[in-house]
Amino acid sequence: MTTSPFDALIAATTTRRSALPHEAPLGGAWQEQATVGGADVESVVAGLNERQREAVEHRGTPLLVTAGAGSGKTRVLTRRIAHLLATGDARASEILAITFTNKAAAEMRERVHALVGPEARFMQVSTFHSLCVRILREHHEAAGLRSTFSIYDAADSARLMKMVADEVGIDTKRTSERVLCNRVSDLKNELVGPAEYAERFHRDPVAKAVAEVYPLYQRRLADAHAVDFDDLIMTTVMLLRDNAAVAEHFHRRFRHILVDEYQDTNHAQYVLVTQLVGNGRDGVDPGQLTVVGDSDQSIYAFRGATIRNIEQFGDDFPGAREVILDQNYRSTQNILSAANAVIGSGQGQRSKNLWTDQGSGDKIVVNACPSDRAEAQFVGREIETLHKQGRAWSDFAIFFRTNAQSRLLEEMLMGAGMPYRLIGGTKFYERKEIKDAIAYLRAASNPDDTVNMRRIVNEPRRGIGPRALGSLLAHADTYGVSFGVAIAHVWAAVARELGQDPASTPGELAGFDTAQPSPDVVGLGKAARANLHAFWQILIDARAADAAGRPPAEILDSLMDATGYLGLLQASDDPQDGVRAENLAELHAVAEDFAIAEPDGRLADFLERISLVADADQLADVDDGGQITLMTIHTAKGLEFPVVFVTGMEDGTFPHSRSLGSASELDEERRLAYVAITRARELLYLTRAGTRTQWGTPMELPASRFLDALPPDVTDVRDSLTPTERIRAASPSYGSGAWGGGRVRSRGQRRIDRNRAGSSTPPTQPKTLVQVSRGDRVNHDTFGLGRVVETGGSGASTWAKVDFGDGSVKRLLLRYAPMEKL
DNA sequence: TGGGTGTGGGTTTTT
DNA sequence: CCCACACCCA
Repeated sequence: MTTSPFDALIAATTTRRSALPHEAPLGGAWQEQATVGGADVESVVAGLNERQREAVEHRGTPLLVTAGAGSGKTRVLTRRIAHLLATGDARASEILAITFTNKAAAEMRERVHALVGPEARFMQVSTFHSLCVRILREHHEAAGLRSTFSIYDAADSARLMKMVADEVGIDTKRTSERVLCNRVSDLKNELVGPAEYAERFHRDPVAKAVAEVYPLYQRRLADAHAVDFDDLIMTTVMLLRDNAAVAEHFHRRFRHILVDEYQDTNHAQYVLVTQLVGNGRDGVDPGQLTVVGDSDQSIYAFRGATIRNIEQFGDDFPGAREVILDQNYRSTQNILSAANAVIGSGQGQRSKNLWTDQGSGDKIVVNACPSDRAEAQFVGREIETLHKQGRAWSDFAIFFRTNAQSRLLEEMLMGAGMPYRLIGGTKFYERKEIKDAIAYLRAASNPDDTVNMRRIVNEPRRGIGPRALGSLLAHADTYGVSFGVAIAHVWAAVARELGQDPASTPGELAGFDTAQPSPDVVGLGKAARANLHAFWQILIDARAADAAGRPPAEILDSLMDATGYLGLLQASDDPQDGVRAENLAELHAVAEDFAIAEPDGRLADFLERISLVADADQLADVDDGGQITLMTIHTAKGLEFPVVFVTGMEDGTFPHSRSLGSASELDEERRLAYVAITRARELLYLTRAGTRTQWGTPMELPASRFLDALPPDVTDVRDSLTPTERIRAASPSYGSGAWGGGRVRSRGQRRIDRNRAGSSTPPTQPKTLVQVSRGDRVNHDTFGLGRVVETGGSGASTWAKVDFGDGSVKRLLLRYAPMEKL
């Protein structure tokens, strides 16, 4: 019974095990056995510097490799694995390597394969999340899950959270489901369960709401046989904690555990790593742990990542050895000096000392452009010039802080006819038609998946409005069944009316025990009942096809056909719908690719695969025959390009406005800048725009503080000021009068009047505060609606006490408060 | 029930 | 600016 790829893998490695000649204990005596699977020990360490070699050859104690950007981190990891295999110190099946993206995992597998040959495929190389899915599917009973549990992405979670908030009467206008989801996510990353959180004392109204919503949210997930992203980790931790036999199984199985990007691990992931390594108390010696990371590249604190894990590694794993790699093989010295300076200007950062022996190279080009449009054009012109000088399109990368910035750049490239690819942005799997199609597959795979069932029950329209929905929900509530099973009950009742016997359909397909009589749903119209019957029959047919071993692509096709979803798109005159149909064809192609990669893969396996894809993974499957790459800095991490443009170097864009009020968040932005700079191999451009259009309104933004940190001798400043700034510098009194008084955006930035922007009399006031006085009504990004009860202070330290209801009165600095006057 | 219109809210970054 | 939702009408 090998249904999951994981099972298949285990079966394969077991066979392999007995076939291997050396059923030997680990140890140095096997060093002589120089070749296993095609690699010899010397070639594996060839070309490494002394420190890298040390990290590759180390044995026995836990190992921390502190690897600066471009210092050969991936090289060390892959060579270390190859070395373990080549020396016979480990078999491939005993190796577990954990990365953050599927792309990184694929790359690692590929590189090890190139070094050691086919044996590489017996290694387990996974992301944290896919590893956990596999563990949970393999041990779903011990984890209290059904084998076909659904995995909810952020959008699904938000939908469910909205239902839960509505149910307990929390106003999602005041506290959005997004905020609630984030708070719950934070708790899960800290391994704080709903019961534990509810016991705590909560003063803050948001925390109170979270305490109320969290248990019910978990309850609803369990009812739907679903887990969210954070549950994947937390549930696995609980499983390994509470189930010694399962834990021991993995201790025996994984003797070498290697973790990439360790600075990005959160608390839950850290605990998972310690659990996988083991403590020897179950009679299995702890596994050998290797972690690789760079605390200066920690850019996921907002997601719970903590550099504590890398900083305390020595305390967590006594006797650990640290190897520091700081020789850079990627960039010129000028680029490294810039990176060192930017990271060194931070508050909490240790000074950085990346170095290279490759020479200083070209200077870093810094340019201030009048507007975001002009900035895009500048980038375009530079690329064109360099391309004419012989650089390939694929040499170029353009980075930005937020996805919203990409549109203008795309327009420019498209207009100029330059080939490009955009990574991320409006993600494929977030498109409505794709989410709908996947919701159908999920609903077929898991009849109790309420979120997805509700999504599609009236999509395309089949006359199930709020009233019919209410009847179904009431039925589900009364009989303690899921929303899907309520529909199944309608299906059974209608079938009986038609003279058919529901019991002739097996319960696994119908979603409930058809041998038992089922209650009918009251309050539905005749048409609604007929439509629900047809709807459920379509899902039953899909389940039957899956059970019969039909490939996911075929199931997808029949669902899109039978529901009329595809037909409606094709019949529509809206050109948008044509694109949607094409996107569905694209999803079909994904499913076919899957069938080729996993011929025995069933629907649940396909869903598992597509639930865990990330933006960065797109990079792997694009055959780039020469395109400029556009992406956010976050997705650029781990990559390198000969020529890099970092755009939007403005305070408020990068660093992002939401980080300006907090030193720790500013430090994270600084590390992000460090990551951006260190992606460049030869040429680096840092550009900014004097005005940037946000939400359709041009905003004036000052130069990024990160530009100030650059050493003058490594930069080639084309323009340091925008034309507007130059005029202002020449006549200080110019335009200093009070201006405007409209809605002040949450950034302390000035809004520019549409009619005046670009005219000869632009506004110049650098910053205005929200003007509020007692009794004013305000809206705060986090706390919601409130009323000002007191004000005080002056200038930059003007504050207001605001009553947000729920008995919470907050004292806020107007300069930073993300708040507007109503 | 569905479709149309108006309003209000929202964007960091992602597995 | 764009989307989701609420409310209103047919």
